[in-house]
Amino acid sequence: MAMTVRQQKIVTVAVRLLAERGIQQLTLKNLAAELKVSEPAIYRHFTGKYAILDAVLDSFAEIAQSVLDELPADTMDPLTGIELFIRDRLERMNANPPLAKVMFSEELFQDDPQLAEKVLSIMHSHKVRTETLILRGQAEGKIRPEIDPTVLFRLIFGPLRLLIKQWGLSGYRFELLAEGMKQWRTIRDLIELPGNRPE
Amino acid sequence: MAMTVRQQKIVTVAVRLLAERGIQQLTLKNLAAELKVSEPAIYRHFTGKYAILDAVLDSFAEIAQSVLDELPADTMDPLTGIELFIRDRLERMNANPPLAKVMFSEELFQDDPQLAEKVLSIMHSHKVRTETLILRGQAEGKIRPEIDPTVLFRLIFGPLRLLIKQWGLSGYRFELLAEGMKQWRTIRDLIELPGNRPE
Amino acid sequence: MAMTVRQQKIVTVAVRLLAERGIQQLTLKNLAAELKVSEPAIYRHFTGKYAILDAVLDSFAEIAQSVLDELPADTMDPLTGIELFIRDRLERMNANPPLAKVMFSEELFQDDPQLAEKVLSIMHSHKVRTETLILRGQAEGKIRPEIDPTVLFRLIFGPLRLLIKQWGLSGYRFELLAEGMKQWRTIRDLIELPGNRPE
Amino acid sequence: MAMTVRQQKIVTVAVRLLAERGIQQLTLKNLAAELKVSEPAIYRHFTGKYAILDAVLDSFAEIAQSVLDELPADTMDPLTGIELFIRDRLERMNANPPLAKVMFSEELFQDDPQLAEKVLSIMHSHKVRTETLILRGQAEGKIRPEIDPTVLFRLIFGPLRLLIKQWGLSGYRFELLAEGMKQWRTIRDLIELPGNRPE
DNA sequence: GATGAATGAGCGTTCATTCAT
DNA sequence: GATGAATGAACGCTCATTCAT
Repeated sequence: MAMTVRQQKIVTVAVRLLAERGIQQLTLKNLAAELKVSEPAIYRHFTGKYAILDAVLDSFAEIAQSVLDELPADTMDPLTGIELFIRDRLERMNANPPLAKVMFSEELFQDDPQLAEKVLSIMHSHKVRTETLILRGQAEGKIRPEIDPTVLFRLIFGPLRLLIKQWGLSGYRFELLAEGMKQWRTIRDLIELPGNRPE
Repeated sequence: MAMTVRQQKIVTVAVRLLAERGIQQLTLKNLAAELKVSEPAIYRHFTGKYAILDAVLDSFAEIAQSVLDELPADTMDPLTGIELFIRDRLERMNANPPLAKVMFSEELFQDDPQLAEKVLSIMHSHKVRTETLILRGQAEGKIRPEIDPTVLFRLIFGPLRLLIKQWGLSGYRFELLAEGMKQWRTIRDLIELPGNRPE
Repeated sequence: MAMTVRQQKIVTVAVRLLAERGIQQLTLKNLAAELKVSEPAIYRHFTGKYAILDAVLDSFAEIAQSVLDELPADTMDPLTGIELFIRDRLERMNANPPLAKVMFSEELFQDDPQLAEKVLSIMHSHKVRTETLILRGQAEGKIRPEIDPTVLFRLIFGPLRLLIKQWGLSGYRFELLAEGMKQWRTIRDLIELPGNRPE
Repeated sequence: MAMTVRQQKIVTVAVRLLAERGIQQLTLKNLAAELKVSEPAIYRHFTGKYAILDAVLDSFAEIAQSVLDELPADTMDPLTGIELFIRDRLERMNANPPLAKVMFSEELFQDDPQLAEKVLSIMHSHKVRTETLILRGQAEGKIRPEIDPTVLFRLIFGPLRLLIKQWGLSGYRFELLAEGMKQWRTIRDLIELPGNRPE
């Protein structure tokens, strides 16, 4: 769990390689070259390639959940909660662009059944947490109750994912944060219960 | 352009391998095993692995555009056009599930610059065509005009992509077509200009 | 022995491929492409690659010996005989430049023991015939008798081979025939018995 | 430039394979078998096959030039210089017979344009250096001035090359050094200016 | 005479990993 | 902590050759 500095460095480089050059180029050779050490040196810090990919996924999971964990989930306004989550997401991608190219590429880990399972569980846990917010929003009369929560989830996060992917494919050529928040406000306006925003 | 029967068979198997086992397992050896021929036999039909991947992308492009091409783009009701496109997409995925796992995995082709470029161009052409429909919908007073068309594009296709991805990751465990159309109707109701629906 | 037109054509192309692109590129695929037929078609005319190389060597042997065979070996002036032979050689190379790059590359056939043996026997027979002329020249008082005939052989044909090799490597950029005859005259003057040329 | 012991060993074996079994059998598999390692092991020491062939050529170049470099080119008697060069050449071949089969087989490297170019440049530099000696010999009245220096070059080195080739093809069955020096003396006597040898 | 399709053997190369130092 | 050297397995690909048509 608690990673050494060296391990974190390796994971960071691995994510960058994954993003910039694809899975096929995420080899120990390239990793070692980027880290300016020999290949066997990496085995000091990880038991093998699988362990590195596992740590990469852990870092994704951490990113995905850190905000949600810190929110006072039970009391905070659900729409504000979702907004904070989205903003946090965008800011993290903005600060570490390679993530944008990689984080939603669940297929990349398809090779190993255990890693694929982990990907699913991360996605699932993320979905559960945000759907809780959505459900509470509907219960509290803040989100249109007639929309299926599952659809709502995809309505909120589908465009976000697509936006981030486009940002990555575009070579980070537009302002992710501004565009992302504009898009969120548009969606929020559409799914918010009329009359919710009296203030 | 005009592929032989054997070539089409190879492409089909390649897509399936890509979907089921990932790019790393899309090897000539596995391809040959699936086709029940030796590896060199494949070189009679394609000049190499690159050519196979290229043909796979061509088949994606064809799928993505066939409906849009057949629509009488200028006269048809834009929302109906989008709906037809979405339905066609869902039906094709339903008929060929491996596609669902692969078609939006643009990263898979990142390894080769030419293929990556092709992926971008397919995405772009798809975006241009649907945005044309969106713009006309706004001009004709059928779609909310205050929403940025680019955001509208992501609002429509982001959830669709996410749905298809979930379907693939779930092992095709829900009714893609029903769920997809339900989702589309929800989105349509949100983006449609009030008063457009005379009923 | 008696080759069909098609067989001769194949041998000619084989020699050209050998000269222009080296042994490694003398493949049935390249051969077939040059001949504008499919690969199996070649098996109509030769039993395999070995047979083709064998025929190539036969064509070399034929070239090397044709003049010597036609000379009235016993009566003709030996130095004139050698000169005719050299001139014939130069003219043949001039007329079919690829030969220049290939004909003295005995190593090329090293791969197959039988072909290597054939190369040696061609060289040997050529050596025997010309040494006969040399010996008679010495016996008739026309060539310096104090020089070892074997050395004389290398003195005459070593420079010729080197000249032809340089011509090939230079891309045929000088006048082979003129340069070759000039060189021969120089050598002839050196090995001729003083007093032999009173006329 | 500075090769490791392992690299030199590989080059030596490569030359031997080249000589004994030809370019077609100079495969990594055979190389590895001779070295008693696995094939990938070789990649620790050379980046690939091209690099090995390149090193082989470098070793040829070194052999060809080492003597000429050490000679006090400007002051030494030209004929003695040529003789030293020839003797050195013969001794090196004698000490490392595979060289005899390979060193003049310029065609072997024809497959790769860069290597072919290197072969030419080695030949050229060798020619330039020896022709300098020849020209000085003519200027100093020690070599017949009426003979074209280019012809003289071929007159000296053509027989030498042919001798070495015959030695290799014969399976090293005669005394290369003795035969070579005898041949050189014969040639020297022919090209030396009468009166140069007062003894 | 010729072809399309196929094949076993072999090619140069890269992979993740191990081990002695 | 780190390295140089090595390895078995696998990669994409080309070879000469065969065979049914």
